[in-house]
Amino acid sequence: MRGRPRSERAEKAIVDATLDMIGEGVTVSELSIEAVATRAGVGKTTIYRRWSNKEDLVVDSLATLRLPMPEPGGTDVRADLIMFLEVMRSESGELRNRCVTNIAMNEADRFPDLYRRFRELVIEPRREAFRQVLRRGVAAGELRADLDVEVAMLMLTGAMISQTKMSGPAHRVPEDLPTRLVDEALRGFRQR
Amino acid sequence: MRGRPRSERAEKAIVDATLDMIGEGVTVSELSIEAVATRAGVGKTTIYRRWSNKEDLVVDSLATLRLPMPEPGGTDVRADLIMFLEVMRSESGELRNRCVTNIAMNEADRFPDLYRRFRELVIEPRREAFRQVLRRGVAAGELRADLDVEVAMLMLTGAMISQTKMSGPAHRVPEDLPTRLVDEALRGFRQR
DNA sequence: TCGATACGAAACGCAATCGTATCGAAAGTT
DNA sequence: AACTTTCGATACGATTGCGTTTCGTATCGA
Repeated sequence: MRGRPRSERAEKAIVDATLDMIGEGVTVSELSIEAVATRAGVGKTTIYRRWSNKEDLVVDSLATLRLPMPEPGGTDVRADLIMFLEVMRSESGELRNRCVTNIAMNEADRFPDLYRRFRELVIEPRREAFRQVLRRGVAAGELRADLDVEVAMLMLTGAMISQTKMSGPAHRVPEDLPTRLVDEALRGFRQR
Repeated sequence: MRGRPRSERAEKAIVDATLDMIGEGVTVSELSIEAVATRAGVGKTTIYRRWSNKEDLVVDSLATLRLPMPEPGGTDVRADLIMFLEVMRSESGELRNRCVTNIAMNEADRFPDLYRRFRELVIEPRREAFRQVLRRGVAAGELRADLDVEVAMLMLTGAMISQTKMSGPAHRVPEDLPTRLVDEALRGFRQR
C-alpha cells in the first residue's frame, strides 16, 4: 500500500472523544460530528474517511469498550453479589463507563440496531454472570430453592442502575449501597 | 379585560402535543417548538405568547400531569406495596405516563432545573407515600424493626423502573411482576 | 359597533450542523 | 526523488430550528 498511512492517534482520539461525550450524557441524536472533531483535535474529513455516518462511529466506539468482567469467587454468594454491585458502583463514578448505562437506557427506543448490538456485546454477558452467581447459590443450598432468579437479579441490579441514573454524574453512589442492598435482599423485609 | 381571550383549546392542544412527544421518547433537546406547533395545529406565535422558551413549556406541561396517587389501604403492607408497583406497571403501558420516567431518567443531567421541579412535583410525593407504607409496616411489626426503608424502596421501585426502561415502549412489563417482586423482597433470598 | 387582543400562517435573520469539496503540508511507499 | 494518500483547516450549499415580526382574520369586552 502506498501513500500516507492513517493515523492511529487520530483514530483513538476520535473514539475517545465520542465515548467521553456519550459518557457525559450527550445523546446519539445530539452528538455532532463537528463537536467530536473539535474535541479530538481532528478534521471532519478524518472522521468521514473512516465512518460513513454517526451511528457507525458510535457503534464502533462502543465496541472498543473492554469492561473488565469481575470473576466471582464462587464460594460465598453474598460476597459475589456485593462484588458485582460494587463493580457497577465504581464504574458509575467514571465518565467513560457511564456510556454503558446511558446508551442502554436512553437510546434503546430510537436506535434499536445500536441497542441490540450493544446488548449482546456488553449487557447480556454481565447479566449471565450475575445469574450464575444466584444459580450457584441455589444449588449450594445457600439460597432458597424456589428463588425467582430473574426477579432477584432485577431487584439488585435495578436498584443500582436507578440509583446511578437518579443521582446524576455529579453525585456519588454511596459506598455501602451494594452491601446494604445485598443484605436486605438476603434477609427479606418481613419480621420473623 | 378587553380583546379576544386566549383559546383554551389551543393551550390544551399545545400541552397535549408536548406530553405526547415526550412520552414517545423525544428528548427535551430534540423537542422543537415548530414540531409542537405543527402537531398541535397551532401557530408558533400562540406558543411563544404563553411560554418564553422550550423549558418553560415542558415544565408547565409536565405540571398538568395529574397522576392519580393510589391510596394505600394501610392494613396489609404486602397489598399496599403491590398496589404501588402495579400503578407503576400499568402507567408504563400508556404513552402519556412514560413522560415521568423519560424525563426523570434522561434529562436530569442536562436540565437540572427542570429535573428539580419535576422531582418535587411528581416524584417525591410518590416516594414519600411509598416510604410511609414501609414505615407503617415497621411500626405495625409486620416488617423488621431494623429494615432499611430507603434501600427497600430502592430495590422495589428500581426494579420496576429498570424493567420498564429496558423493555421499551413496545414490550409490556409482565403483569405478575409487582407481586413477584414484593414476595421475593418480603421473604428474602436466603434459605432458612 | 368599536377597539383591543389572539388567532394561524408565513417570512425574517441568525446559528448550528450536515456531508462534501478543496487546499497546501506531511508522511509514508516504491 | 517521485508518487500517493492522509493530514487539519476551511469553505461550501442545504437543512433545520430558533425567536421575532408582520399579515389579515376572528373573537371577545365595553
